[in-house]
Amino acid sequence: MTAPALTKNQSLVFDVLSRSDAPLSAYTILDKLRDHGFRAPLQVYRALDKLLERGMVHRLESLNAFVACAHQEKECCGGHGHGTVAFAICESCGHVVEFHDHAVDHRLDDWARERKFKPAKTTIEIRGLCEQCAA
Amino acid sequence: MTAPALTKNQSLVFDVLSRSDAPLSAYTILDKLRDHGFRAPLQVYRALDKLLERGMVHRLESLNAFVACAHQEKECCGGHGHGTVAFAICESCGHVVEFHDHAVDHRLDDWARERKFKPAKTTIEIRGLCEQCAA
DNA sequence: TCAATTGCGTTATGCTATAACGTGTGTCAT
DNA sequence: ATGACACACGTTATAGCATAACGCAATTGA
Repeated sequence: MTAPALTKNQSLVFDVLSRSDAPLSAYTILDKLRDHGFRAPLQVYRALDKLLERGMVHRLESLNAFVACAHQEKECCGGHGHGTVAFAICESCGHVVEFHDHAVDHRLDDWARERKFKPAKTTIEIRGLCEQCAA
Repeated sequence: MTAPALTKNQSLVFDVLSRSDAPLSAYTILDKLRDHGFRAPLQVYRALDKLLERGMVHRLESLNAFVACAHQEKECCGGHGHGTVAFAICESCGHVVEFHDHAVDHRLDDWARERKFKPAKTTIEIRGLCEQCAA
């Protein structure tokens, strides 16, 4: 059950996100890929959908933007696609730190179980100022 | 330092949200208030901004929608505007449950303190199926 | 009185995301 | 082989979310 190789468009989008040190909107990605033949938002959104499915990319709901997953394929919690991811987003420099916290995950799982709520996807985003920018 | 009374537009928007049992987008609110003289999105967004400032309304980042705060002015954690709020959102029926969890808050606070990150606003949203809809 | 602040209304615009159509390609059971 | 299917792709158009920029009116306070 090895995942199929990325298509050309998926690779291009993933590369752009990987090289960026801040989240990018779909339209910013589009602009960066015009030289590679991208003409329409859908080309970006379709690639993003697949990358999100694989857990190779995350969506930041509070920014309507996307980042490459900070972890490698086989790392930590089983690699891409497992566990809840949390983000600390600096509102000054735009830098994003991705992290996992099992205690938080457990706590939210417990809350859900008690209420028989079936979680599909959990979003945790802390917006604020990073150490550099808070100084 | 009592907060000033709500203006007419702010009251109208808050009432619409209070009466709804699911989150509403700004444009849906606009439609519901056309009979009261609302003509443009900005009238809604400006009212929402003030209501968000007061903590009387919350924004659901993963839905681009808004809900009235589930708690009363002087309740629990100091009432509106204190502590981090979390949401469980049913993707089937649209119902939203607002809750606070101090353990989660602490854990995220600790994470931030260790990294000298200064949180401004934290978003926690669990999307899934409520007990009714999961059956 | 004058300046500053705040809310309001309007028009226009920009950003984010998806619908709906058709094309080409590969797989695979028949 | 052939037909059915799944999937990626490209294009045009449209829907949905949010703000910029202008001007007016009312309020406050030095």
